[in-house]
Amino acid sequence: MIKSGNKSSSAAEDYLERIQELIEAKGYARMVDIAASLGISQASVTNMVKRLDTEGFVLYEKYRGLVLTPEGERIAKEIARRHRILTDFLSQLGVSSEEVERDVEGMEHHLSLDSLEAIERLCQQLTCHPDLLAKIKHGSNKGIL
Amino acid sequence: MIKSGNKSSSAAEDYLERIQELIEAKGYARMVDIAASLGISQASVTNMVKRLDTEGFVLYEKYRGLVLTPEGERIAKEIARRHRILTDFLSQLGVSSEEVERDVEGMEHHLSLDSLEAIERLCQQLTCHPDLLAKIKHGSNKGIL
DNA sequence: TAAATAAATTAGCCAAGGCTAATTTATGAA
DNA sequence: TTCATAAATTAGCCTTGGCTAATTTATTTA
Ligand SMILES: [Mn+2]
Ligand SMILES: [Mn+2]
Ligand SMILES: [Mn+2]
Ligand SMILES: [Mn+2]
Repeated sequence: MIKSGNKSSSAAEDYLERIQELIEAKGYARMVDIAASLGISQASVTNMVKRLDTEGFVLYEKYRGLVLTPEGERIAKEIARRHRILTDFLSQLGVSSEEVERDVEGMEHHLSLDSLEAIERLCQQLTCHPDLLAKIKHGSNKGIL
Repeated sequence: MIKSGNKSSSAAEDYLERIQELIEAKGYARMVDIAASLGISQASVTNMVKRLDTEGFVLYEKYRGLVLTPEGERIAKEIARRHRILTDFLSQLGVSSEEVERDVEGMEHHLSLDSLEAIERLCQQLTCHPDLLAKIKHGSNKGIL
């Protein structure tokens, strides 16, 4: 789903993003950690990691662990950026954090660079126009006084 | 992927949306039309239409055609609304219509009602603030004077 | 260091959603 | 009404991305 270089599916992008997060947080990403973090079985993780290896996104040795390749890291960082921008966007609009999380997790795989950066610039503008945001959020607060 | 009532996959939603469009445009939706419109094989359409029937979204009789059930129509209209709102949104931001089309086709299945309606209100506000839009679009026109 | 536990892998399964090729049914033209 | 063509269906295949259960390897603990 990402532009230049090799193509990666939504699922692959989620794996790469999460693997990168785990490595940043703890220095490594074990199968068991990836599985727990994504809420899927270890067996499924083993399968996908094998595929990510054959596709050149990770280096993987049986029972020995895995690391991201430069290409894998590039995609991980790109998808993390999409995640950040979209999270910021929907949060600014006043959507609850649970919904933001669900929506972003799906949407992040379906945006062109142009759309993403337009939304990024929009967020920037919205930041200096709290009046606009107030009006937008108002509609979601019908029942709250 | 849609809230109340029965759940439908992204693919099912795309089929229902397109079936509805064909019915509106021509009064009927044949397998061959659906296939051409979605760019997939007739065989795949037959399979999916069977599933949409067993799941209660269309009424289908072999060799005789199909119609949407009320539930199928509800989902078709809901996804069409998402399509409209997101198309309007990205278009306002100055994204090219080809990219808008691709992005929307993917994103429309991954938005909560809250997010959708927040974006709808945002579009409304942006309409009365062309100055903001100008600044946002500016970034995408770096090379154009 | 040997046994117990944790982590990882394998085998075999499933559903979704595509495809092509072959067949069947419907339909329009002669 | 018959035949040619168009539309639809069936059969059989594939990939993706899940799952569980069983097994194997690594690690920890006694
Ligand atoms: Mn995601
Ligand atoms: Mn994400
Ligand atoms: Mn779609
Ligand atoms: Mn659509």
